[in-house]
Amino acid sequence: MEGSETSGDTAQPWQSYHTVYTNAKAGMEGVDKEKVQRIVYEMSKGSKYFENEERKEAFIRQKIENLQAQCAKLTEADISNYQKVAEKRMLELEATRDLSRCWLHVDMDAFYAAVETLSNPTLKGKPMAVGSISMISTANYEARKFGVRAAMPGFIARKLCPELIFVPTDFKKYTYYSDLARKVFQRYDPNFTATSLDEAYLDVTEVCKERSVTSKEIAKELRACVYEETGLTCSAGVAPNRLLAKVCSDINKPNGQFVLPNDRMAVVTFISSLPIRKIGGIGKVTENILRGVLGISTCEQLLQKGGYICALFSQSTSDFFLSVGLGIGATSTPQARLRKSISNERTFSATEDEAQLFRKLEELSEMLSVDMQKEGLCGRTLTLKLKTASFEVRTRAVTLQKYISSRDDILKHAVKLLKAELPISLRLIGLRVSHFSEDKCGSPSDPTQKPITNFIASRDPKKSCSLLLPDVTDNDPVETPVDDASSSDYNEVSKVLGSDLCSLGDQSGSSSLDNVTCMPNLSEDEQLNSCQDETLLWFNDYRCSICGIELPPSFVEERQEHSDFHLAEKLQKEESGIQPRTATLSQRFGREKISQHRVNPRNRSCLGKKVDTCRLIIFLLKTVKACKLYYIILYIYILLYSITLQGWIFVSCVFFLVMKCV
DNA sequence: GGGAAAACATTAT
DNA sequence: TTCCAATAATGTTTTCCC
Repeated sequence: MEGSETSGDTAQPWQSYHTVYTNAKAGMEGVDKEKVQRIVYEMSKGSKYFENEERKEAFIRQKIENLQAQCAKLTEADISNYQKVAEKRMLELEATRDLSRCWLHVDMDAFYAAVETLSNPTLKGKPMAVGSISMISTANYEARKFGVRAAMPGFIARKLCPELIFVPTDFKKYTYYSDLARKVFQRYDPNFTATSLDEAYLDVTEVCKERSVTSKEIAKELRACVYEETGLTCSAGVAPNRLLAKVCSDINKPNGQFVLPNDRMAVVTFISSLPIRKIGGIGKVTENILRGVLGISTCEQLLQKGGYICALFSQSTSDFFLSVGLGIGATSTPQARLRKSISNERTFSATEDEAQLFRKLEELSEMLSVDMQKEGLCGRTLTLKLKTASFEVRTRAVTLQKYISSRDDILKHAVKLLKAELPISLRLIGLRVSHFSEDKCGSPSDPTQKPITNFIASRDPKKSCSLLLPDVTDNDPVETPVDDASSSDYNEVSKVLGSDLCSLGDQSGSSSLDNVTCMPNLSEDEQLNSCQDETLLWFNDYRCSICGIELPPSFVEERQEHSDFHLAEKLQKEESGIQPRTATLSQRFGREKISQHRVNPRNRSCLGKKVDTCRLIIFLLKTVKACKLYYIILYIYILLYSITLQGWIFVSCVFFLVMKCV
């Protein structure tokens, strides 16, 4: 960022292009920043990523302008009033200052890179980065001299340093060395807090007292022990609170330490000239906003502009800014925090192929379910994260009445969320589950399930209606028990996913709609009632649950056609429905709350048309599959005639049904 | 109007 | 020639629903 804000010069456009990795990091002091910035700009310019970054920057500029306007509206009286509020708050915060503790923040130096060098000493002295051509996790100090650093895409790093060696990440290795280091930390503070594999906070107050040594000596000894046990170097910062200790550990990196005495004057002097960006929690955006709106770049200025800060920001935000200005931070050992969410996401080459997208979703559901079951977690909020081909990030969430953790439950709800966004071209899909149950739920069975629903949810293909039925096991007063549309949705997806999705419920290899010979405990009428308007089942292995037609299992092709016929019929009902898609969504999702992406009303009709077209294509494809070739020829013939009519879809569907009946 | 949920943004490693 | 991650937490704003 340094000095670059002053230039609006179009001859040097790279000066206004900032990323997290154009900011200086330890070991990058001698780097030709201008050259790095120019190369990063040249490599990025014109890309979709770049365009999205520009959009985001424009958004931040707008935010700054809005805050400036808000500032301009403040009267003298307002300002004086807010100044009083700020002063009062500063006094209150000052009263909470605690200089009795000694906190030590320890940070392993270029951790992943150092571990890799340890296991492969030939890398020593060579510029090396851990990560891939798409993203770098850590760069060693040799690479940093070229401007290469963490969070930088590998292809840009290679341009900056053509001889850069890439090493893939190996978390097993890092976890092993991290555990070794943590054993050392434990000797100094049994309740230390690890914030990542390579960082930890230790309260060394007691150990200093017990051994009558200074915190400086403790830090030195700890670093020596870590080196002895792991062969890796680390840096340490010692200060009266965690916020300051973190800042201090960065000062003499690598393999160094910095101690800030437990003295108010020392703290205030230290913090006053510190750039706000050095503070954990103040990133690129906050820095830009504070500088753009209030001209703040050092912590001292946070206090000087306290009145404006209280006027513009929420209480929690202004409290944070004021305590930073005072050098006040947390001094108590944080409670062991319980995990609040679990997620996974994958980036891939952008695609709008729905089958591919659903396959990705299926893989993610599987992975997430495995992770959740490993940790015995069940959650009731599922969030789908999408990154479009143009790098726009969207999230769509649903909160259920029932806690879920199984792959099928996750997939079922994720599919609904994704379907509402189609058609879409994506480069990333992610799934997150939150709102965990307080009870561990390792057992796959749900004690709240009623016997019948339990039976239906069973994965045994011999007993189960399985995946093709909507999950009535939600046992949910909010969700509608069984919803025709949702079942049809799920069938559509089953078709799209093909055998992958169906394999769990269908190990016989027969058609997806043909795999069910179930509900032995119910009478046929009961079965018919419960399955009316639902997915097709073959009762007693020969009778269709929807129309009652009898077809023995050996009539494989005929049964497939029959299944497709009902499916097409269902689709036709959907297609000829007069409600717009936005209205049908609430029906589809029962009474679950689904927040829709806010669509610009101007684009809504356009989107609707696209969706309609897409659905028409699906319908046609299914029709083609369901018909013999001679039907198709006749179908196209009639279609060409009927296309001139307004209701041609309807006419086509009627024709199709007539042909099937014939 | 207020609380809950959803959507979005920011930050850190 | 083209290429920009994964995971988790938290805060703010917007939307929904009673």
